[in-house]
Amino acid sequence: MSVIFSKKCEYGLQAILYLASRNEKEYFSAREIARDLKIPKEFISKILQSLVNFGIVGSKKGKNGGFYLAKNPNKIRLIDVVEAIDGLDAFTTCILGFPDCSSDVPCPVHSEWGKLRTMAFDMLSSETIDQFTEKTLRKLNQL
Amino acid sequence: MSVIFSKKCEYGLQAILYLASRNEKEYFSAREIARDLKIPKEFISKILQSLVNFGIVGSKKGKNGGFYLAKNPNKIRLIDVVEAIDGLDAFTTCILGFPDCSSDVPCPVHSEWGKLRTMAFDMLSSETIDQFTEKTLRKLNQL
DNA sequence: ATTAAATCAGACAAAAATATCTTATTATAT
DNA sequence: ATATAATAAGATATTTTTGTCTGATTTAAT
Ligand code: SF4
Ligand code: SF4
Repeated sequence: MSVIFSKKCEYGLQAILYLASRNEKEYFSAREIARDLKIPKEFISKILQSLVNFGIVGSKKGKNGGFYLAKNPNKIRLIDVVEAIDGLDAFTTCILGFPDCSSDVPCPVHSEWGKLRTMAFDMLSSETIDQFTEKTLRKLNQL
Repeated sequence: MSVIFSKKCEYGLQAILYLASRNEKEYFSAREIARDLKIPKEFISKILQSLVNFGIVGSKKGKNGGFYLAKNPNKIRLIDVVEAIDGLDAFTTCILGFPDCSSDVPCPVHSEWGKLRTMAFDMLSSETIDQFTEKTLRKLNQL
């Protein structure tokens, strides 16, 4: 099976978009995030904790506590979440799995693939998560 | 870790490109393919066997036997190997892991991502493996 | 003060992907 | 004929990813 992002990363992105779009209150608990996104509570909990360590998400313990975005949504890019969870290897290593990826010793598909990969990186780097609120809310309603 | 293709698929693509570029004899054994590509022999052996079942590769048993391309290299596309090993799910399911991917209920990054994904699919579909022989040989020399 | 509800940390479990082993079968070279 | 070297098939093992559980700590409401 081909994958772009790990499940952890997918869920992390979903949760970040969730927090950015549902800004009607301050803290969202792992329980309600899990319920709304229909993903395992303990798992998203762990993922959010790691995003707290990366400074993207903040948290408040205790009753009525929960998670919130640690930065202004227009300062959080999709690539920041990807980097925190999956790292950026997918953008630097060879798509064909050859070692020592570089333009000097390119893999056979170098010239074609390189462009696409750069475009993907640029897309994830330019889009900030505040731009997705409307579409995220629509998707949430439909889950 | 982000991944585009599974290890199986990467190795499968490498092996196919290997067979297409090294056409000086008829059969290449799993042993020498594994040696040259520096990947586990038993693993590439299994992968090649599955490609035999998909009709992309042919095989000959017994002493001096081995594997060969079952079709003309200019009829084998990269996407054929990907489809055989990983399937095409990566090109139809949501990059953010939301269920029910479609233009009707798009995921938040739909419009940006869709274009890239289509370009990737088109690239893998248009390139046939005979176009990579020179670059593959160069890469092999450098492993 | 007590209770309830939350994050946090770390151990644990299950599933999937990756890799290896074992045996059988086939074909060639000698 | 026999030995050798190859694919084939299926079981097994290892590693990574995904998911769960337990207990500790924190905070707020009652
Ligand atoms: S196309 Fe070039 S840069 Fe991209 S993976 Fe292959 S060698 Fe690396
Ligand atoms: S961008 Fe659209 S087509 Fe692509 S994964 Fe998201 S919903 Fe599906």
